[in-house]
Amino acid sequence: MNLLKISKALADGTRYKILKILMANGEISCGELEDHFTLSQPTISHHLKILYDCELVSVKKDGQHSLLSVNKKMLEKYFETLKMELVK
Amino acid sequence: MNLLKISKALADGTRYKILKILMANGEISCGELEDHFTLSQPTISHHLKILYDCELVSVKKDGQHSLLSVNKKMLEKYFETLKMELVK
DNA sequence: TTGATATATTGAAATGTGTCTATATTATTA
DNA sequence: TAATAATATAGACACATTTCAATATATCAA
Repeated sequence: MNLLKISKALADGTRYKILKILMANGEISCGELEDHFTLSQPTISHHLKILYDCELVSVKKDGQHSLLSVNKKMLEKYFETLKMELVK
Repeated sequence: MNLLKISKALADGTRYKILKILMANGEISCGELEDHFTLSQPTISHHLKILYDCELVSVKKDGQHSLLSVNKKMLEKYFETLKMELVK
């Protein structure tokens, strides 16, 4: 786990919203996700790549669709590490 | 509390290190903090301002010194809000 | 009051980030 | 196979961020 990379990924309003949408909707495709934004498709794709690269979001290929979901394990691990490093 | 502002403040290696140093050392001055870095004094001052603006760091003026400390309440509030918004 | 010390501010350079349009790639379906 | 649909990549632009040197401000001490 790259702590700083995850922190940077979380430090953007669009990506934070993506995570909230994915948490609320479970597995959805990129297209469905895009419907929640006025941003262009490449922009959403770019943000998804950042979330994927730090392993906060998982992608399951299903034909021409990509099913997205939050890697809750990684999110939990991030919270715990942050708390441990900073607070304890 | 401005969640995104705090996330951005945490998403920098130098500022993260500042918080860790402050957590480990309690109240120290800017000068003592700078001793932990090879960065210039204005650079550290700049990062401190960002941490102060989002209320993660408190400053107590003591003559010509500024005594720094982490606002643990804010840090805890941040963790809880993040967890509540994302996980629950 | 003057010189020294601690911190903040300014302005500039380099680098990073978010966004778009255009286009490529991959998979489906007619 | 050809057209369509879903997603990814490339390149460009504007803006933000990190850093520094120079300087300003504030406080202490002689």
